[in-house]
Amino acid sequence: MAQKSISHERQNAICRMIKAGEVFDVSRLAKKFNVSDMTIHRDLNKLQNQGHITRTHGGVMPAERMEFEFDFAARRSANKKAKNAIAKKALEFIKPGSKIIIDTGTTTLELAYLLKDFSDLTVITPSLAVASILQFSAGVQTVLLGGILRKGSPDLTGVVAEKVLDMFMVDLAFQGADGIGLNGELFNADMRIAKVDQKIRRRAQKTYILSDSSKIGRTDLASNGTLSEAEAFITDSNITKERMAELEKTGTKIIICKI
Amino acid sequence: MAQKSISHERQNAICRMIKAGEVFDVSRLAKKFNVSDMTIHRDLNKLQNQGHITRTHGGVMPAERMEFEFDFAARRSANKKAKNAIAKKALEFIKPGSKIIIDTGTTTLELAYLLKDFSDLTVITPSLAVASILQFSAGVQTVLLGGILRKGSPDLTGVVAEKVLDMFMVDLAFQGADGIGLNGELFNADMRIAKVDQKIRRRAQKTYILSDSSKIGRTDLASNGTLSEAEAFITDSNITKERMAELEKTGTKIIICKI
DNA sequence: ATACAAAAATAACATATTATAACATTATTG
DNA sequence: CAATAATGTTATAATATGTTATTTTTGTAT
Repeated sequence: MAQKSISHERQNAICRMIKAGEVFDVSRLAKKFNVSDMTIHRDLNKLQNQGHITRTHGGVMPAERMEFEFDFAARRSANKKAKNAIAKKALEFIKPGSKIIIDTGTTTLELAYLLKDFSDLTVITPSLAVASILQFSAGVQTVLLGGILRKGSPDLTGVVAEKVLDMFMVDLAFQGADGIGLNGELFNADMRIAKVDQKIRRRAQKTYILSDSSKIGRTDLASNGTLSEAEAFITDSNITKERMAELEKTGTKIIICKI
Repeated sequence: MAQKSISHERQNAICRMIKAGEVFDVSRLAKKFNVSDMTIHRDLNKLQNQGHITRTHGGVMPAERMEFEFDFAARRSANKKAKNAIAKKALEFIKPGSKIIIDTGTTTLELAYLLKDFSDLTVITPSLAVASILQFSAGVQTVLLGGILRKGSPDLTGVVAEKVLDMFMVDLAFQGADGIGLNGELFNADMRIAKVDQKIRRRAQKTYILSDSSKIGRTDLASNGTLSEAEAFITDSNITKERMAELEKTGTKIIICKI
């Protein structure tokens, strides 16, 4: 076998140069090393086969680290401040050792960010967004519900998700809502999510509904139940007194947090 | 804007510029990169297909989306060419309308890339990597198994994953192996994956084992069964005649693809 | 609304560029 | 000096780009 042959040296050099971020085309490299284009092609193919670089028609790039992106249509996340305050309040109810469900939604996503540094926690979630936030948290074990991955949506739904929920019983669940009627009715923009939301409440000892006050008095496509099924409703201090009174008629405990 | 750029570089640059909020029309971009309008149209269509931008008549906008990254320790994958050839061979067995399972592994990941443009297909997978590749494919419905998300690993395993598998019965399954003994024994580097692999074979009418020839004659931590349980074993032409003869003694159909 | 003109996007084809395959040639090694 | 690997040469294939004609969208005036 050839020992440190010239070709091997050249390939290493090419590899280093490319990884250093320099942009080359084949003929430039050929001139630089004083060999034919074909030789460079062969070098690049070898390096690619070894997984060091990625070739494109007319170019070379360093092989990207394997990372997988899930892109999702971003719902305009308004009221960030309120959502963050609500999440902070919700955090108070979580004790070390808890098993919890974090549902889909932007408010619950805020809660996930706060859980990153938590220790000794098991989180079950239908949201890939939540899972991606918690994937590296040393103290948090994440269980992803299975299910159908809808295009442009970061949530797992369907029969599978519901069946998987049946396998668990948790201490606490945190869920949002796209709308909350003045009679306490909870709404989702998506029917499939509504079904999962219902199920989640049945698999948790206590459910907290997290929603900023702007959602109150709004309805949406799918009703999934009422506030009275929940342990409490956490919202921000922009809620009007009238609406608060209305909602309290339903017997729901309402927790207000200042923003 | 002086010289011509490599297509891939140009597309990346365009994508970055648009995401940076700069608004461009096609002819401006064409001038900037010194290419024809048509080329820019093609670039933009490609970027739109990948879900990075949104085109409007006469303009371009950044796609409003959240990106969630799942980062995993990047095993750099060797023998890319062999893996790709094997995946292409496997593709021949998939018919429109099929329901299939794509297991974890780098060879099966190659197969996932080839399935992107397939129409009318249902893919069930325990691999977030596979799911991320197929998330935008119009013709492919993706079902993610649930389960525990291990840190630094893109695969869902555990009781949940196994239970979810029980909910399905598919036409075909494609799985890799970290090692294949000369007696046909199949090995995984991870015990949890081994269990899921076993289960997968039971939920598919036919299972194809995909593995480049370098894995033959190697063992690893966990045995998960034997080749004889599979419909066929697809590998590359670098397999030696002796080893092929050995493996054929097990009664396994071996499909060789040239690289 | 309807018709029309202007702008933009697409389709179809032609051209140019880049990559691969097959074979010939040259080094290199044991 | 044979055997093997590396390189070069040429022909062919694949891909990207450019050009032009046609269709779609958009805006405007009727």
